[in-house]
Amino acid sequence: MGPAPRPTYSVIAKAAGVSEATVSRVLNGDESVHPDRAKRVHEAVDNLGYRKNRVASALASGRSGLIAVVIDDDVSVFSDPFWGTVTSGVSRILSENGLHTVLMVSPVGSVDGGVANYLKSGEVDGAIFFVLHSDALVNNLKKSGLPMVIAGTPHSSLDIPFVDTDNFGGAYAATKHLINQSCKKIAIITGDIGTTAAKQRLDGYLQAFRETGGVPAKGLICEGNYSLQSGMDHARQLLETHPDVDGIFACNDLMAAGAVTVLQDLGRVVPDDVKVVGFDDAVIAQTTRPALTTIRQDVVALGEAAGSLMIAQLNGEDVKPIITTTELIIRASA
Amino acid sequence: MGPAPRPTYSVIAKAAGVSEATVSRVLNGDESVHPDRAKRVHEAVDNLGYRKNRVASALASGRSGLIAVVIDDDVSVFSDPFWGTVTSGVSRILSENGLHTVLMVSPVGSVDGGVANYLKSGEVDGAIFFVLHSDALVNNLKKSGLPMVIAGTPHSSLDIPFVDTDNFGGAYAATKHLINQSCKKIAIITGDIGTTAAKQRLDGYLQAFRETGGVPAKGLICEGNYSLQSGMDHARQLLETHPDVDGIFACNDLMAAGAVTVLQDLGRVVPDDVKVVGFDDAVIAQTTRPALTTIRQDVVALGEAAGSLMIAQLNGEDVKPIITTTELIIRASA
DNA sequence: ACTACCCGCGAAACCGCTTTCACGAAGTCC
DNA sequence: GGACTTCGTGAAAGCGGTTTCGCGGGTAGT
Repeated sequence: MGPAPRPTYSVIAKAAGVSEATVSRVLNGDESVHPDRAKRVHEAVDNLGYRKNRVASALASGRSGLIAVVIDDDVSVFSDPFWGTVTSGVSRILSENGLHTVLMVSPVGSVDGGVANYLKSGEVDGAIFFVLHSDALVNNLKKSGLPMVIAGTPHSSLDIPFVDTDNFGGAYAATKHLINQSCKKIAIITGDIGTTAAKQRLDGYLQAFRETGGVPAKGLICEGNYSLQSGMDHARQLLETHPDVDGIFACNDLMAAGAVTVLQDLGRVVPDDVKVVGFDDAVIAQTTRPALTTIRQDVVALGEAAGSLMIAQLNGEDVKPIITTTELIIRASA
Repeated sequence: MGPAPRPTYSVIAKAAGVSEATVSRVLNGDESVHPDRAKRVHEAVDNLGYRKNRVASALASGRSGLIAVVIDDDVSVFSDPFWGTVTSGVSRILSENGLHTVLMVSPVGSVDGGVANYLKSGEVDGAIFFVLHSDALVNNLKKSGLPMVIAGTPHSSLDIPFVDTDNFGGAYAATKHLINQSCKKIAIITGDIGTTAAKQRLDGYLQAFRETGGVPAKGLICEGNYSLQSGMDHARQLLETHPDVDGIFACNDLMAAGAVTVLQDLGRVVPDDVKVVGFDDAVIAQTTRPALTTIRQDVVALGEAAGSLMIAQLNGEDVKPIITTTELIIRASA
């Protein structure tokens, strides 16, 4: 009734008439075993329904086959579909390479919290970090020699491989689009400015703006935090301080949606009076009325890039940062 | 430069002047060690910065401290924030109990795919399943004796503990609310009817309907699939076949939002002409105009319930299914 | 024909921790 | 006071793989 006793190497070895060492070689793809004996081993494995005990294997070899995905839950961001999506991308790539994903959702603030402890405990072969506000932990872990990948651009220039969306380019394109639609007074509602992504998007906006020869009026730069509420608040405020604003670039779709509803509640017609561009191309971009013009980022690809960077690193290959491209999706709001 | 060599029991034992067995006892909270010696061990541990190798520990004890969270990705549902949220709930509870979450996002259709293999490999102490369309894998795994918890109601009556939202009650409340608002012709747009959650919500609707003494006209029951598109399609169709429909219960907010936009595009005023109620209380419920009246389910609580059920089970306690409550959130759409 | 290699393979050590077992000391019972 | 428990502890045997080492036989070089 209990768990059926699983066969071990010794059983397989006996059945195949070889030594345990040979079983190990065969099962690990060592080419140097004679094909006949390899075949006997494989047969024995199949017949007995053998499955390798990964824990024992991990202990002996020092490789666990586990990769940690660490998401900083300081801001309980995990309810954002972004994380789920990117994580599933990572997970898929890793499992295609025989690795498994250990998910850790926990505040990463401290350098010696539970997460840090776990990562140092040698149970994982590598870690992928979604860094938001601080590089401290990553930086600290670097000493340990643990292979790491950062999703998102690190704040300081650690020489750790990272993947990120082309935030700058996307924001530039968004702003440019507004300019091309002959908007004269273009505001930006930024994301949490403590994150590099938000900074980069702001930079993209500034760059596009600068190319027009002007400098954005101070009040046109609103520091949001990616939440629906902040989109609404800033839109309202914007309308007070700059009633003639005719373009808004919100740094994610959620804020854009918030801005649109406020604009409409206050009698503005989108896009006729004010044009709005979002960022992400989240589902909400399609359900908002008018549907949001936005910058699509390929989130799954981002996750996959993170996964493959990790794999390359484990294989000892040279790795370079990967920046995934964005795409302007034109809908009705701008 | 490489990873600093980590101390082992033998080092600690020597430093503390005790045997390795005693070190193990102390580190595993065995009460029977003399306090003085225990203290010496703890000091040695602190001084040397010792950290237990969990892999070795897992091999020797047969307990890995890992719990798999398996999400069926057949329908690439992971982009739905629901999954991220519930997973983070699970992860939090587990880590509070010294366990870690291994995330597996993969089609669970087959009984002997990679996931099944992994779960049988003994590397995890338990598994939490998000079952959607089939119980096959879970059912198969039951024989192995692996502790399991199902999130969502299983199709067949396996005697495996599960947690679920009160889908029936929520749907009942939603429909009842429409009835109380004196809607006469109330339609439902169901979720993917291959899932138990969708069935239960339909049942709740039917029950409320039945209590009015009537039976819903056939055309009022529309089989959707939780997607925005299906909400739009069914709303459009509904307006054709039943122009006098005055209430719609959509089984999630996404479909509700789709329905609302279509209704408006076709000249209906929500809620004056048609009232709409959604389910989930997702972010989109707040951004849709009018904001959606909906059924809130506490997704984090659901995840935490799943986690605690697993822990109880590992502790050998008796476990009963947990049904988390829902709440009617009244906004503008009904 | 003789030494020098190379190749395939088994014996055995080892990875770091857990747990059983047995032993000596100390306490209990009549 | 002798026999019986109880208690704290260390020695040692695993857990189930991986990997080093060296051996015997076949091939190559001279």
